[in-house]
Amino acid sequence: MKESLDKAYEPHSIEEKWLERWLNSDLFNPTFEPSKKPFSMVIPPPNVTGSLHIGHALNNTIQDVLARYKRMDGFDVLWVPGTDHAGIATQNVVERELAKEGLSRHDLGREKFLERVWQWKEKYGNTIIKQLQRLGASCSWKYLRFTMDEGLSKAVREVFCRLYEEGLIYRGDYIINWCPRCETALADLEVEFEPRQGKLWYLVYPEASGTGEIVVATTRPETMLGDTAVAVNPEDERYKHLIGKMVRLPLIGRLIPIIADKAVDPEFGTGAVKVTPAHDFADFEIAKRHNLPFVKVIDEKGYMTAEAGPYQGLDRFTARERVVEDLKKEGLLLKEEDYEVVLGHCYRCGTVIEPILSKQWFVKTKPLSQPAISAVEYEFIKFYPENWKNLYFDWMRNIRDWCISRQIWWGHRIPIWYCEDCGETIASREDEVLTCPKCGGTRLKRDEDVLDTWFSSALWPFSTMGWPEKTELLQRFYPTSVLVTSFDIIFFWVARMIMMGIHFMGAIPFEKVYIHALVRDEKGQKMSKSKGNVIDPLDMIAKYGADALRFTLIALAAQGRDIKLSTSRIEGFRHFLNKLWNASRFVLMNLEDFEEAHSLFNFDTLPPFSKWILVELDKTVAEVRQKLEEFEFDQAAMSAYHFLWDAFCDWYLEISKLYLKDPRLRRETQGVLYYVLSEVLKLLHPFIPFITEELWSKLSGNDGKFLLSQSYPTPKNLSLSHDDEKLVKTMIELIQAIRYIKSEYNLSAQRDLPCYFRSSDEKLLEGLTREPIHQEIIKFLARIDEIKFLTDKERKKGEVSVILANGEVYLDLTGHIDTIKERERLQKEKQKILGKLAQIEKKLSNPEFLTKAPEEVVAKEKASYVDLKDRLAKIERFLEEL
RNA sequence: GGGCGGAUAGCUCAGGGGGAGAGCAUCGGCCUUACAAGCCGGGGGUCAGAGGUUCGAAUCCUCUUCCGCCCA
Repeated sequence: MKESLDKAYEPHSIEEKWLERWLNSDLFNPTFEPSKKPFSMVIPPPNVTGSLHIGHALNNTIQDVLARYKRMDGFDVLWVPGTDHAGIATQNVVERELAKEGLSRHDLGREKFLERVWQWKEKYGNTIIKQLQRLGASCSWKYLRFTMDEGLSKAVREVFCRLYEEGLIYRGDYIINWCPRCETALADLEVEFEPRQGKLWYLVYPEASGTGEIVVATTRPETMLGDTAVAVNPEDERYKHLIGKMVRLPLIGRLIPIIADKAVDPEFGTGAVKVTPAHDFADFEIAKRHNLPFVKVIDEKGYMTAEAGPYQGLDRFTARERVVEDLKKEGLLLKEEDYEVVLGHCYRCGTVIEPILSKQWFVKTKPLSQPAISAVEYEFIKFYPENWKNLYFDWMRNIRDWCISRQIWWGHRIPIWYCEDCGETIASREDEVLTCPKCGGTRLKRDEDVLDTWFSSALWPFSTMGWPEKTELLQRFYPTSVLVTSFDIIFFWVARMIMMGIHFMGAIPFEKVYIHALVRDEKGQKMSKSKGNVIDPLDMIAKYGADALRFTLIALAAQGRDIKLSTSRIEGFRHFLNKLWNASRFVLMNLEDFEEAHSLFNFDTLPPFSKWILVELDKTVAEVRQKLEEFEFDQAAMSAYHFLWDAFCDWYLEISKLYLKDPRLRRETQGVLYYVLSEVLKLLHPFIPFITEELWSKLSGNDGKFLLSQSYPTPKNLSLSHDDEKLVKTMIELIQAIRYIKSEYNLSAQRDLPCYFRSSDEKLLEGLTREPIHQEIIKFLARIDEIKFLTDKERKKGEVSVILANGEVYLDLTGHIDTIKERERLQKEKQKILGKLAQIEKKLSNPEFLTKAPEEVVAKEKASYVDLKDRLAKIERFLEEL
């Protein structure tokens, strides 16, 4: 009935075959069966420009483990896949493509440019989806979404308009982060700060009265052209007399006041600072407090404006050099010193950010953040590992208004129109507004800007399910069960989804947030193209198969620690897959005459090792389930790994070779092998879906039912009787002891060594000798010809002995024994025992230990004391008799 | 400057009050008909340092050193 397997595991054809079958099966999509409980996730949408990197691989493998586990465990699973339009990133990609043709987006104009982006998206946008599928991601592909889809765009407009109507969106002139290369505003979060070596210049500003001067320190001298004040700390005794006086701005000649503001740090530089409200965040705040004018000297492309007078048209860095030079000429540069400055860079292109005063749209975040904080405080949303919630709280409690307008073309256009007749601002859910509702005018102009990409991502958990319509999906699957993501987007994404979810759905977007590790290279460095240390998951899949990559990532995904990945780790775990393959091969080879009957076996009448492996399996099933529920993925994977390799392969498969030869045991042993392998395949399926599906198809005789749709194993609470447990443990210990002696004496291949096991436990001996197969097992696994069981035995010359828990094993090495070596071995053993005894004696002789320690601990120590004393006596006797 | 995390075998890391663990690497022996991508056996650690709490600390507390990351 069973098919045979190739000798070695070859992933590629297998993985491609099953991928196709799964995709055609519809098993990844939810069924809406009322009897099933819903389980849902939304994918963190990768950028549509993206290619699968190792971080995606980890993120989606974890989600896939959960999806497959829950599906097998009887849940109705929805896992929404999709991609993000990634405004700036995508626009940059297409602009680069245009640049190759010698064109800019302005040459094409807005409409034609957007057409190009859509074309690009149609052509390349599916790349990452295909790659996710190749990884084995069991997303509900029927519900594939894109943030710029019609439905999702409708959700964006609805959210914008409602927030606007509620007064939670406003437009105003504020200082914002500006990328002069991308020519757009950025949110605070989108700026990356890096320390750079810079300089601190000390500039002399003469008093208007001509009597004195004040010296200010700055890292950005070119902005002095836009200064509208000099500020000092009101408590600073050095400058108190100057407050209110005027100074003449060098090079420009403008008169500006000296003001007092407590934001000024007297320790910095000279304690006096120049105030450039249009180009510095702190200065902007000072200016608002003191009603200072705003003079913009740098434009949106990074060049000096007309306000910069003679410096107009220079780029901001050249202007800096010129200003410094000119000040020096005029004797107004007091000194310059080296200084480390922290510079903001655009997170998309790396250009140095320019703070610029500009008219932008903002979301008032405070009112939204309050309920979002409470939701986590009261544990409606739980973070795993828990400590990430501190980071969340920290940011949410200090949240600042969110600049959401971007001066690019690719994205959701802000649904605002301005009436050119009466000046009215109109927010509309419609595609086009033709007449002004206030004055009836028809000269309407739409706002040019688009929304921050994260604005639409923030709606992802409900926009993907069809909101604002009341859909079946929303009803059944919102809130989602788990969000799996990486810590670097807790602010960008997680926090904003919580705010939007609560505000618009009146319910949290997800119940649990699992924050996984960052994947680094083997030296612990962040992977980056420029460092050349990137491990490409697609290369790994090509080389080792998707299952090997998945299992490695999962096995290394311990909570709270980054993953240091190297190809050798993947190679190592591929060996595990080969082991599984060959174990299955063995089982299949031995099931040729086996027909799966109604009952595979009767547990109570099985031989001890068959019971044992079933109990071990049962424990493993319980542990894997528990660890999966706790998001301890590494431990879940390793638990199954050790069961398969250490218990099943190293012990049971070997022992089954003898059981199978025994006509009385053969049939039930086949049943046990079949059952255990089946359960292991189910257990491992969420981690390594391809190979398990393939093996299952062979094992189940190609009955066409997917492993994917089998039930996940449940623990049966099996246990071994005390006698069986003692028997199994003793046999294992016995076999290991014989192997050890033989190996120590380089006699591994020698079979004809007389061997004895002595024990005063008659019941144990009776158990061991009752069935001849027990002795066969010991002889086979320890590779000896004969073993005798005795209640009493004198030790003879030439015999070497090892003490076990319930007796001793003797091996007659006459002719091979090396007395000196044996003495060393026994001495070493004795030292170990003496060391442990000393520790225990110390405890037991401490009256406080006896009275204060828990009873069972004392009892345990006493028992080991007796045991160790016994072992010591035996060792000493062996040494004497040597 | 503020916060978080880490330091355990050669490497990568589990463990989190009661006899130091795993994987990989290493050393020795095996082609034993599932698997040499394997089997069997061994060696290897003052659990970063110093104090404290406790009958008992790798584990809890305090400080120190070093290494990451986040925020300002």
